[in-house]
Amino acid sequence: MSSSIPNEVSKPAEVRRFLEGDPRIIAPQLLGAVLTHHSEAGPVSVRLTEVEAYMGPRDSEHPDPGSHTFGGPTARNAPMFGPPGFLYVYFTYGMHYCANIVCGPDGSASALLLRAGEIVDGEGLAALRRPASKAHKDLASGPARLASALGLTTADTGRDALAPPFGLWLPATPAAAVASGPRVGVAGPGGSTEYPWRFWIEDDPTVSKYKAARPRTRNTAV
DNA sequence: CTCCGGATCCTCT
DNA sequence: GAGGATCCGGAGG
Repeated sequence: MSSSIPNEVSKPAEVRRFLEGDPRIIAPQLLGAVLTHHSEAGPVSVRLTEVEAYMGPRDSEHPDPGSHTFGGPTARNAPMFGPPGFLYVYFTYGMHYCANIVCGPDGSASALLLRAGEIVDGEGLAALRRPASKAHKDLASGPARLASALGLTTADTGRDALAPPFGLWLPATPAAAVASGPRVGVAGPGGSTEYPWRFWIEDDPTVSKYKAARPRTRNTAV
């Protein structure tokens, strides 16, 4: 359909202030926002339909055992300890990238994982980056799919999502119906109903399917 | 439709 | 060394 129209509330300074909020609180208002990456190959824009909040070790009322920052700062998670509005992109499973937008005050080490969205611009380029995708709704229906469609890699971690070649526009009107539940693929207590910090637009076809964390079948020699 | 295994390598202990 | 905020294709119901 149509993307959100940039307006006063979408100026970078105001978006940054919005992102200073607790990710669990602002997540429902971020749904429907449009994130753009204008790479050398061209622009791709995605309307966010599903996100997950990950809290820092200090700022939440109780620590978040599912967060990459649970064990404190490392080289990888450094962007999460910085100011809001920047990207935290990590590499996982030996082949996939996943992207977060850092949230909360500088140093709070919280973020929103971008789990799914609908491609609203640059669909041709997104489809080239997602050759396995057979339907429009599947182009960014998963965190690694979304990162792939936008062309995001660890080269982009720590970069400002609110400045070129990126851009983030908040929705002119909030999503009509937002649901929440346990986070996907998180092992241990962090994936339990104690942490219902996954948020999605109800009945949106691009939202990914829920999957509990699955113990990995190890292949190592005895 | 659901279930399951394999791919593949960076990161932290 | 071990395992992961995943995806995809194939097998089976």
